[in-house]
Amino acid sequence: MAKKQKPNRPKARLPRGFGDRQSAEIRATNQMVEKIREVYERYGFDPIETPFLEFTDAMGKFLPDTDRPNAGVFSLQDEDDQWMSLRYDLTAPLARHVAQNFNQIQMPYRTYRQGWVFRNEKPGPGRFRQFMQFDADSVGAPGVQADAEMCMMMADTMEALGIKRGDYVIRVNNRKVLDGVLEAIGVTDEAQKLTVLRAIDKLDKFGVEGVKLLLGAGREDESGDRTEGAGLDEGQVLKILALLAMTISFKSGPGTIQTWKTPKELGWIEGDEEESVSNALYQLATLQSYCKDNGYPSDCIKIDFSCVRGLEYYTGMVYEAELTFDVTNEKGQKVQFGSVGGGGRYDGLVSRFTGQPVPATGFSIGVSRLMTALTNLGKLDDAEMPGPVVVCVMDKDVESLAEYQKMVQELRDVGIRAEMYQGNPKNFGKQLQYADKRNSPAAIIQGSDERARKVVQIKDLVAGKKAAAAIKDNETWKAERPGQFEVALGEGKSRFVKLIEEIKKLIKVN
RNA sequence: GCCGCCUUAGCUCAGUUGGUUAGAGCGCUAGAAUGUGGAUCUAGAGGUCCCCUGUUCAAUUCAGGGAGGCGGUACCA
Repeated sequence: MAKKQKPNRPKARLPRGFGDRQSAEIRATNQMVEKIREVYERYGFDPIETPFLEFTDAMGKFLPDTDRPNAGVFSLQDEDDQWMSLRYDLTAPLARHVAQNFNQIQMPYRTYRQGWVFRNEKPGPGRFRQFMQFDADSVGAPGVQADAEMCMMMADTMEALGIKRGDYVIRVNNRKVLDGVLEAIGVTDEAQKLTVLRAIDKLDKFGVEGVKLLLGAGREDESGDRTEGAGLDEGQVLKILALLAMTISFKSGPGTIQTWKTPKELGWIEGDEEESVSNALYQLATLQSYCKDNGYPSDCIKIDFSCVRGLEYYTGMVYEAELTFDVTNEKGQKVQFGSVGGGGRYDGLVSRFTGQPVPATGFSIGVSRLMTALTNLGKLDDAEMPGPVVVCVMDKDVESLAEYQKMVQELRDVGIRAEMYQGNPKNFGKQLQYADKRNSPAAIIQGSDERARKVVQIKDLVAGKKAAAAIKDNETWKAERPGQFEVALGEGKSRFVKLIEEIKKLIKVN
């Protein structure tokens, strides 16, 4: 006999990097988002929203040589053959929005936005192909105060989310410092410069030794994969490492940089340094001064020359929020987690559209990634929400069912989650089992006996569970009915008043 | 993209030096117990052993290829 042919059904599965979200996760996300929103609102930012799809060229992913601009973004073609892409961040759409509404917008334009973004790339720990970001930006704000404000707001946000000071650090840098120093030590080739910057960015990940290898000959990872280095000579490598070890700070007001030595003072160059380098240093020092004076010490908002960030569009200040404790996954493995948020100054982004220079600064919190970290750490409030009060179905005649439904509605009217059992009511035990699994605080029982006596049984499921812990045999268990008590009903319209009172009391206690 | 590890029941995982009927725990369903959650006992359902090709009398097991998962690394707006 031939094998029974199974119908060719589609496999229930998801594309990698995407995931369904359970109610506990959604509630936790909503809580996080609400906390972030409160901080941004308090700083005087207003919400705006842009759509998921943008024209690909508006987002800066225009790749004329490829058929599909799919490198890193999800793209599709409209009926008129124009390429559109799912947004890969919230900054590029904001720039588009500002350019498009330039004349109506009051600068400085302080806005925030939250939502899903999409990246067509390999997912990793805490990295998804659909994830949530929460951004804040000041457009038309040229001063270093705007950058300082961003850093302070980032710190406030971390703390609002329950991450204590010391468990995170905001690292700040000015890209022009690195640019100037690289120039001074003779790294002028653009490609090599990029490799060097990427190597520097890896300091927190691989440590000094790792960066040394990446700046020089190259590095092998633990799986044996090799990364080509920047090919600098030993003198250049040492100079960069010296830079990374430096700190700058103020002692007494703007103007005095204490421990920073310029390339010239270090003897790396003959003439005067680029003005841009000293400007950049001055900005950093000013930022740190602002932050310090407002209660954010230099180990909280920290100048760090190894902070590089996106190479393409940041034009000056860059900042990054990082967790300082280890993150492990559900298997207990320690995981390379990376930053949970970052941003910087992008003075060129709006002028892509308008031709007019528009200074802007902003940052983005990786909500999804931060949530993964907090979940793995058990710092997230993922306690199951209490289920609904379940009104059990004992009698199936129309009149009784209407009475059960009435109880449910009255509970709902006073704001208590409640439902009538909607499964097969044949087996009564199933109904209580259902209530138990839904994490219900209580079940309400009214059979013909209770009906005749004008009472209901309330079963306090939480107290019952506790009381029952000692009971071993089922006979006693059934006889004692742990957690259960009787309530007399009144008459007429207000007959459920007492019942509702009792349920309220019970929910409060549990 | 590159490198490593992994894939057997709904879940976590055993196992087969290539052999007839592939197991456990948990979960699920039913019963003991038709008006009482848990614990207990009994029974039951549930498998393309990731897929394809090859070697073989015989492949879940071996070989080659592919897919998916996890981790590392590269890239990252």
